[in-house]
Amino acid sequence: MLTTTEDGDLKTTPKNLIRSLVSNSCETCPLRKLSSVRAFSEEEMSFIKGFKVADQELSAGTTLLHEGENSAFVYTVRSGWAIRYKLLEDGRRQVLNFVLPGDLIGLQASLFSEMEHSVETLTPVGVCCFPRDRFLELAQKGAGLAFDVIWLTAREEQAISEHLLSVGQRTALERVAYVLLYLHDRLALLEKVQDGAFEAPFSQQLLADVLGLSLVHTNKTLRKLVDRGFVRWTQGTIHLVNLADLRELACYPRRRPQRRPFL
Amino acid sequence: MLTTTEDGDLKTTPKNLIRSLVSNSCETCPLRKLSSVRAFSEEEMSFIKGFKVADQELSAGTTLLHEGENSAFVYTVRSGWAIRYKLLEDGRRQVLNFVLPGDLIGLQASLFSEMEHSVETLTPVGVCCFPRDRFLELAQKGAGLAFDVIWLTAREEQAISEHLLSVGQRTALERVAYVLLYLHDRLALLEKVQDGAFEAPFSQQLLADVLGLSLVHTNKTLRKLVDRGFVRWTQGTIHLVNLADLRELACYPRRRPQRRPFL
DNA sequence: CGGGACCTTGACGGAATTCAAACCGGGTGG
DNA sequence: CCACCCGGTTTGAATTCCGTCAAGGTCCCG
Repeated sequence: MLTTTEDGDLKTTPKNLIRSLVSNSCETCPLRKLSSVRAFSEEEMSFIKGFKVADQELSAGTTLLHEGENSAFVYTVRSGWAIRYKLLEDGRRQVLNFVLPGDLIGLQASLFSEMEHSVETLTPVGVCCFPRDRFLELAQKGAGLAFDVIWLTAREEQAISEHLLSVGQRTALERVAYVLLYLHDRLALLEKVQDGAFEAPFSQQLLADVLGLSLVHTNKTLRKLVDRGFVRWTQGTIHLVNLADLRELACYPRRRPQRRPFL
Repeated sequence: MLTTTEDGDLKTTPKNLIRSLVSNSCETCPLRKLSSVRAFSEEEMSFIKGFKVADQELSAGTTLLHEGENSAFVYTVRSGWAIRYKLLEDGRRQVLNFVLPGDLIGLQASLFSEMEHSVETLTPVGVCCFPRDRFLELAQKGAGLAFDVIWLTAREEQAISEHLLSVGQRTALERVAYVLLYLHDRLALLEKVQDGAFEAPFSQQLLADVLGLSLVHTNKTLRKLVDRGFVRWTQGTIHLVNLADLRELACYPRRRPQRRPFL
């Protein structure tokens, strides 16, 4: 349930301060250093640099893409946190997934007539903007980049599938444990986990909308995990103390990290 | 909850009678006639025909792809019903989506090291088999086919997202109404709906695993819809009597049908 | 100092699961 | 042919889980 701050309709993107700058060069992109990201060929690199029309820095709380609307751009996330979510007419909200650096967003608007979900930033977010009408060229420019898109989309589908399993079948306790582990594993690939601890720039209300639980019950369930000594959560930082037992509890075994296998 | 008929582990594909025949020519594929399927160029058609290594007819109840295992093939469904599902260790099962003619399955095994979900047939199913190790060529052979894969994957992600919204936020009554409408709309694109009625070759237990509800509660909720005169369900046929009110009830407005927009 | 956003806890009621039993066809084998 | 079983459906009753309501607490910011 989304607590609508203002009466009635949700805020329609007040176009928070958006600075456009086409400065950041792709070669020095910090994402390229990660072992979970494949290397580009020179040809691909130059294509991407020509394809990109802008870098943007979005402030926290910006609705970047809006359900039901279209978008002239496809975005790639450089830094920061966001969520993808869907709403029911009466305001009930389901968060589909967290958006983190390396993710591709807005593809739906390019493929279909409109977005079927919204994207909102949780922190300041840096994105790279690519014009949707030139998106076609990407596939013509070589199989590698087209496969990157297929790969990213398939991986996203996989993540959402696991969430669906979670919301549909896991108990509240399992669900909370699962989502913390999920974040842990994703952030670990981005090298943002230190000793089981990572930043968590979101409220329990948001977590409740991820889990399909009420805020109150999310809080109480979280408390159980804290009391049992599995988790510490203080000032925006989550610390998973006992990963192995937590995985056991969540029925969520360690996945092998997924890297682009070919090309 | 999956009622395991035999003790312990799930049946490991007893390789039900599988007849291989590379006879069916793609030009006469009944799917090509549908307005929701885009036309192939001659070049694409000949590539696909060379790419396909076999047609198979699977009997009902066959586990085509198994979670955790790999697959040498990517499949395209010509006819019949199947489901994609995930299991928790203790047997709880979440059905992710129905698989219907025109769907692509097994992509995950091609992109990642193994499948993250299983696929099981509900009826006899006809599939076309494509070798995964030649899958790369598809993208090199032109942007059109690569985009078809991206498109199919994105559409699947979208469907699962809507299910996640449903399981996470909708009440039991809304959920049942939603899934019936979802099937109705998908089957309508395949021209398999007549006057609000369509074949439904699955049990209520399976429906429960789709909805994330128990069998008992699924039954009782379904009964409410029947009693209210929205739905009739007899001998494997579902009849939606009052689509408009049902959509209202489910918070599930009519979506515009999604066809490949370009190429 | 007051307001607001977020977290926390208790009490209560309602929704969904579980347990249990009965029913209904279809198939099988005596 | 009938008895039996089996998978699926239906219904009732008891229990548990989770949501809602309500109130108090903390922290930060104006």
